[in-house]
Amino acid sequence: MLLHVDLQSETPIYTQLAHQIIEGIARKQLLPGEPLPSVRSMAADLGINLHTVNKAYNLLKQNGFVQINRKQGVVIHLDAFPAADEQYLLRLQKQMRPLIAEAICRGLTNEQFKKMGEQVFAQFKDAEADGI
Amino acid sequence: MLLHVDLQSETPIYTQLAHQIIEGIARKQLLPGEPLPSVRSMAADLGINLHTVNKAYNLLKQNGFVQINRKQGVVIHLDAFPAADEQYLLRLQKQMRPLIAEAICRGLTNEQFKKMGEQVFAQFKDAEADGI
Amino acid sequence: MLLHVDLQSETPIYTQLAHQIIEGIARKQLLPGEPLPSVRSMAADLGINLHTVNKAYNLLKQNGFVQINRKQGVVIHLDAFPAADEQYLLRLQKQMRPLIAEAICRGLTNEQFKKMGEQVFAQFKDAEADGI
Amino acid sequence: MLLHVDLQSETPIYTQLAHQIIEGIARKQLLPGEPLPSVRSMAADLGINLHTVNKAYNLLKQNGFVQINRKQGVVIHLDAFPAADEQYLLRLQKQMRPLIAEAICRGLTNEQFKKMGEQVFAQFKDAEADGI
DNA sequence: GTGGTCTAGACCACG
DNA sequence: GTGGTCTAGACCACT
Repeated sequence: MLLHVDLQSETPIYTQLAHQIIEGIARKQLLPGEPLPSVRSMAADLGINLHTVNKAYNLLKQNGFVQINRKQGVVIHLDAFPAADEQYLLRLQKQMRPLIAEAICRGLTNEQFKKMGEQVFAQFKDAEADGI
Repeated sequence: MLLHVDLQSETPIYTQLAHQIIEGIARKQLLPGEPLPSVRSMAADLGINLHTVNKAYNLLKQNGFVQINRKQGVVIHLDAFPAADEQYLLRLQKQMRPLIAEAICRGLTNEQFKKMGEQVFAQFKDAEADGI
Repeated sequence: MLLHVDLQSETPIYTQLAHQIIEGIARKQLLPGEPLPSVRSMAADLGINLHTVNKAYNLLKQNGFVQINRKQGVVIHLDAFPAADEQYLLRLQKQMRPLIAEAICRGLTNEQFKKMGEQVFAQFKDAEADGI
Repeated sequence: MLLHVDLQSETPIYTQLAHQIIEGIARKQLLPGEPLPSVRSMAADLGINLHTVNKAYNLLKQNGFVQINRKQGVVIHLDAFPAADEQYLLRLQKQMRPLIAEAICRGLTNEQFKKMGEQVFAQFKDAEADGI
């Protein structure tokens, strides 16, 4: 799986990395147990700082997406990913509110918004089906 | 309209303010032409610095949600809000991707996600209907 | 001659007024000796403050475009307008520099820029010919 | 490249800075990818506050002249500068109108005005050729 | 070390 | 009284 970073972006690089790895998991490009590149090699590949990669990995570990083994290094979490518990749903709702508020201001209907969501969903499912 | 800020939050205060004002517009609590409190009074009300409020107002001005008049202060934009153009839709899609990726990882289905979106949408529409 | 003010504009209202009056002179809509509306009536017409109109008139007087008589009120200057002396040319050059710098950055050629200037010039001359 | 600020000028310091940097780009003293001094060092050099420099940089970023990287600091925009689109040409025309109006009032002909523009253009091109 | 954010306090232009 | 500008000084996130 290829990762890329946008140095101009406002989102911190380590967040970008974490996002992309989560996306990789979502589209089943990264399967449970699969190892991620070492901090060192990924940092070299992307031309970024070791600490940055490390921070991304720790963030993913904290959120239960990866496990960090002494031997194997970082691997995608083997057991179930964190469930969609109440706390998560609340957080998700909180994250969606500003997006939806702006969408409403710009005249988007609920239908249009749902369709947009479906498109994004489809992007992940398509990739999964294709086994890319 | 009551605003509140979470000083502990990771999202900058000025972003929180901008979000809440956009939400107020979305739920029609803030109508076109309606004046917003002066930077000083809002800063005093919220116990924050006037520059922080100023930054939020300028952000909203930049994005076309408010107008800043020479003497009248800041008012909700009179003309149409920025349209849902191609550029915006792309941005929205980009913003939704990490949310949806995580949702998929946590086992949420498209249906569940759509329902969540509908709920948030309903929150705005309800408020609008109630005229709160 | 109809004046209008843009309250949203960054340029102060009094500057907008002065500019429009100078433009009126340039396109010969306002002829030497012609009286301008009283401060009071113009302020009422435009829905702005007396002081603002006053400031615009004083600015014009300072720059030699109008005369302020006790009896007649404000009239377009009877004698020759201020000449294009060295000082003015230097100021003009200073004002043009940032405009031209940005134009160059955006890829405009000297020819395109000159053409743009000619167009604006023509706007004034056309109006003059039409005697609008 | 040497910058200087006129603390007495009516134009805000941050605008002066932005103008000078755009001029530097126009005369090819500042090339794409070239880094600008950090806000702190430039502020120290000019004897002004770092926030003022920051504002200038952000203004330039907004207008697409520079990019702000996470660690690298501020650099001249790598890709093409903003194009001379319709919107820009309208703005330019608006900016030129008061200048030309006054020029006409002062008796400048179209030819003289064009010549003035050419001189300013030449200043930039000369510098470019000299590689100053 | 970089820019981003926030605070505090000041003066000014505008209306 | 409004926002705009500038200063000064602080802490923080990111790299």
